[in-house]
Amino acid sequence: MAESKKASAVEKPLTSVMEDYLEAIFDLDQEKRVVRVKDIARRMDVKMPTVSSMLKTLNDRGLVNYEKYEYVELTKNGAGVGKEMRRRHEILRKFLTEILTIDHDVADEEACKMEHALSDATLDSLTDFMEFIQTCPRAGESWLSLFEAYRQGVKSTA
Amino acid sequence: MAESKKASAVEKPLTSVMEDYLEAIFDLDQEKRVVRVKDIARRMDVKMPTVSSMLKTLNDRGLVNYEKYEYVELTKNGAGVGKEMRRRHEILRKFLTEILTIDHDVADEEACKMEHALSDATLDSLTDFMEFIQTCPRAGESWLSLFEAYRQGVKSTA
DNA sequence: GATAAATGTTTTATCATCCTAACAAAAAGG
DNA sequence: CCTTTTTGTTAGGATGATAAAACATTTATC
Repeated sequence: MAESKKASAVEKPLTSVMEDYLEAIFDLDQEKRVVRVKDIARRMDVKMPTVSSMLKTLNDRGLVNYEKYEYVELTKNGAGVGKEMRRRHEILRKFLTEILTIDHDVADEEACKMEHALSDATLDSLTDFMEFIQTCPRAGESWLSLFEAYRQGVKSTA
Repeated sequence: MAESKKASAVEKPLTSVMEDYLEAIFDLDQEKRVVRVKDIARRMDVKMPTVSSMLKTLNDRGLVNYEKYEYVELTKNGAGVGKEMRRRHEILRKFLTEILTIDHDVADEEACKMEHALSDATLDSLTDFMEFIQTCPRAGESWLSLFEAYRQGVKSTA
């Protein structure tokens, strides 16, 4: 009978969708005075009833403080998750746009999916990697433009 | 009025889970003489009834040919999807293990999730990127060992 | 402050994925 | 062959995420 987490019951892991909601709420919180169901619905591209029921879930899980018809507030815990997802999102978006030169909107979508998939170790390594690339130009020339040139070559000789 | 179904009825996109099953079946097909429900269950880490019902779904979608109690066979279509997922998986696994030096098992898990998330454009760019890195050593020294050295520095001075 | 508009909730349903339990067929092995 | 073991299916249910329709509350506007 192992697995004694805190003092609480089992503590199921968050789903990716829950993480997305927390990230969305975290962002909205920084953008607007107050966060409303409607805003979350628009951001998440779902209908309001979906948000309503998710807020109930997140409330039960201690990730938001929400009483019906009131504004939405993240708990410390929920804000932590939201912020971490935001951080991950940024790292991935940056890799996709700055290194792989993927279109911004596409990068955003893909970062949004990948942010749930990658371990801390992978994120850390990716972070170091980008830093390395951007601080180690090769012989005067920017490393990234060498890659661009290489890609041109690949494409035209394919 | 009703959605004629046979010849082209909107063609809903596959779910990630379906893609995973097709990839698993594709792999098993190359590893063994025949593919059985039990093998798929083990590979996917689900119970046999789950496989049974998924095979029904995939059969209806024209992705496998399956009659109960028989062996599982991919249709041309299904094999195409399976192979593509395999290809994507390999690209991502390679990036994670060879560039980011992530542990093989972790890389496998993460590749498995990312393979559904990334567009063709991103995969292509990533492919070119790895090729570039591995064919453009910097001034005699291998580029990757420079990155390794850089990481060591980052870690020790952090 | 009454009424209209906007916002939010409840109820009910769907879909996808998975499970357990009970049953059924096929294969193995005397 | 007949019996046991292995493999597979069916039935029925759980869960998580979603939506449409109907209803409720809050806010804005006259």
